[in-house]
Amino acid sequence: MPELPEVEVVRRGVETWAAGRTVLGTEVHDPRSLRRHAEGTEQFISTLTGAQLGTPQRRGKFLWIPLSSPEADQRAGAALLIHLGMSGQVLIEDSEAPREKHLKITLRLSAQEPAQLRFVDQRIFGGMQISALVPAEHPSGAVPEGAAHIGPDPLEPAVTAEQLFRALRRRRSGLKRALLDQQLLSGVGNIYADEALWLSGLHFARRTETITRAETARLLSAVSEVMEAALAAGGTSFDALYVNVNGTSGYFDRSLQCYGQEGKACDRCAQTGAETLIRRTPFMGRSSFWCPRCQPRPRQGRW
DNA sequence: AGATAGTCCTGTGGGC
DNA sequence: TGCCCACAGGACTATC
Repeated sequence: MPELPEVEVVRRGVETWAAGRTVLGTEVHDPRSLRRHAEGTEQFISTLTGAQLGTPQRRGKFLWIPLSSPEADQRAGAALLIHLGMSGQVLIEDSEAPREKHLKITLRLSAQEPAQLRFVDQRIFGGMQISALVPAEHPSGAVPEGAAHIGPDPLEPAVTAEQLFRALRRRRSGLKRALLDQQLLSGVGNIYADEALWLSGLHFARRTETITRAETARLLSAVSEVMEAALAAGGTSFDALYVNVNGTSGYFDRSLQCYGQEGKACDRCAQTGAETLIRRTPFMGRSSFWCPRCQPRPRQGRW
């Protein structure tokens, strides 16, 4: 399940391999991957073909490639917006590479091999769309309309603990629910939410309106830390990740302390001589993993 | 406003 | 062995 670090690894790969190249041709093998592109398949193809790819950008789990054209025309100020969903992959491959079973979209790129940017997506929760760029507070100065509704992500300098603190206090909800809400802070999915809550010693059901400044600062640091760690683990050899960036490879799993660790001893407790087992609790139609000692369940009144 | 349920998909795996 | 069905989950929408 690609979350922010996985998407950033893909972004870096696309920057290395595809930025500056021209789209010579576009093939849509399955229009369901264009579900969010309202103008239809033909318009997608005609807009993309002939455009030059700029430096890829990212906010949260959304990735986009600004498009430009030598003759300034209607393509100016637009971007190819990509979301990997559950199972999306972006592959840069030689033209003769065997066709993937779930290949959805192919961009033929100028100049040299590897000359294809392929979008592969087994479950089709992800997709591509062409989206107008609108000015926004983002390191690049703009975000695509299709991603304008989500909040900044923890790796953007604009995010501060004070800002997050005020947003959480305004809310009347559970802490993990708020963390998964992409409009508040983007890029956090189920895996890194659990990791960050564990690292900061906060329970997933903690009421947001009772959170303190210190706890918020701890939480935000923890979110950044687990994401930077995953990025460091996966970002060093992203060539290999091109083969499989969908998260099922387990590439990022090595560093997980809490998520998926049900029944295993909590590392932090072990260091203090205690033996506590990580628990799994059904939550929001999925699972939450937590340590009952590090992340005590809030008492009545703190929920 | 917050919570819940339904929708989009397909491969996996448990149950029988 | 093989069939069926529940399940998984990110983002979005509809509804309470």
